Amino acid sequence: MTEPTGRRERKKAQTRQSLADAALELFLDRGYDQVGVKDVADAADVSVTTLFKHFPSKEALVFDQDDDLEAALVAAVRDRTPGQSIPQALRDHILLKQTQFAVHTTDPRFADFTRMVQETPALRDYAHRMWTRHEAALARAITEAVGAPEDDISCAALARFALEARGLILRHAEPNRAADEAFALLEHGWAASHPGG
Amino acid sequence: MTEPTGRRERKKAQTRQSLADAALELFLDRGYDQVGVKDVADAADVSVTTLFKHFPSKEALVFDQDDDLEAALVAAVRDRTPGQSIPQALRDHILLKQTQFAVHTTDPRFADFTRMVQETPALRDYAHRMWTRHEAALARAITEAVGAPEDDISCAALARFALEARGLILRHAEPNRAADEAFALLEHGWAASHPGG
DNA sequence: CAAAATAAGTGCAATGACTCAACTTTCGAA
DNA sequence: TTCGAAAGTTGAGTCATTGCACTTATTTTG
Repeated sequence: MTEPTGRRERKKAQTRQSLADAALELFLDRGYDQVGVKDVADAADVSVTTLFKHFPSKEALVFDQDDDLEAALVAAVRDRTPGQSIPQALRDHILLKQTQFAVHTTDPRFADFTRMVQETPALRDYAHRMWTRHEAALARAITEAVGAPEDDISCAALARFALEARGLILRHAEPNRAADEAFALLEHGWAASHPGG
Repeated sequence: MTEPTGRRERKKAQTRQSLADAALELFLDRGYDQVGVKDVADAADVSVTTLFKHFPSKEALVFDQDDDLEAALVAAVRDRTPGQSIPQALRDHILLKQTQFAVHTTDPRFADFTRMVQETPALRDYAHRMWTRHEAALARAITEAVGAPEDDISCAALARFALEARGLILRHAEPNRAADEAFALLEHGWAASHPGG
């Protein structure tokens, strides 16, 4: 058990990668709704059943694991530079991660990819679900950072609003400005109820 | 053409109602995912094809038309009592409409209904989509009320956050307190950037 | 009023995402 | 080297949703 790299796991990862690659290729080419799951499976030369052993849904073919996303979010609050407010820390973190959320960041057709996600309802919703999945964890991180009771509502509200702000930022031409204005609202509101934070 | 009440339209409305009733009954009884569209159609004694002529999807069987929802939201901002802030007006409106959003408000099993919606992902998502569908209209109403440019970001942010606050309010035991705290955040943040509003 | 347009409703077949139940192949570990 | 678990396959099946051709009832109109 030195390294978890048996031939088996390598082949599995390879199959998975083939599927993701084939899917991205086809989706960008013909459009998400114009490509069937069977097309993807055929292109990757596996059966449809195998495809669903690797990805839980058609939408999941497009997005990568976000296992570390929650940890990063929590860390952004917990380990923020001293003196920085929680809304500020979240603003920075979201602006930073905004481009890293999608799978194939290295793909040259990244702009096409982003546009496709925003224009395809199924993908847009899925991305939103994946992103807001960690709202509870973020809320808990905030309550801990500020010493509030576990079920404090303003902390839960800040968590939700901060995550929802991402959608506003993504669709505006000037992400930085959008982030500034959206988070300024949260910043001031937060400062009013949490003078010490 | 005195009243728009021909026999045809009456029968149509009746069929629609039968479907909604049968669906609610079955869903509450067995659970949304344990009931097929065919079961609902059979219970209402119509064909599946007919069901989909009346409702665009299985989820839509559970929720009523929300044609006036957008208008009410816009009016809540436009016609708020003088001196009241926009966040306050939205807080009041959301607390008021919170119970009226679902179809069968008069049904005695209303609590069961709400719980079911919150516990069934498909329904939870659909309700959220229906509710946030008018975000753009709300944002426009806010920009107009405050005289900001059409694409003002803080107005768009307030619109989104206010609508998202509903989810927070719904899941807490004390809706009024939850609404107070969540909207206090928006209230202070909004006051900071819009002193005159 | 008769006939022609209109709309509700039906049955059936098909698509597309997803699941399930066997079965085969291929590694990895003892 | 043998044995079991994991990867993969095949094929049938479920479920929501749509399209098509058809019947039936109700309007509308000439």
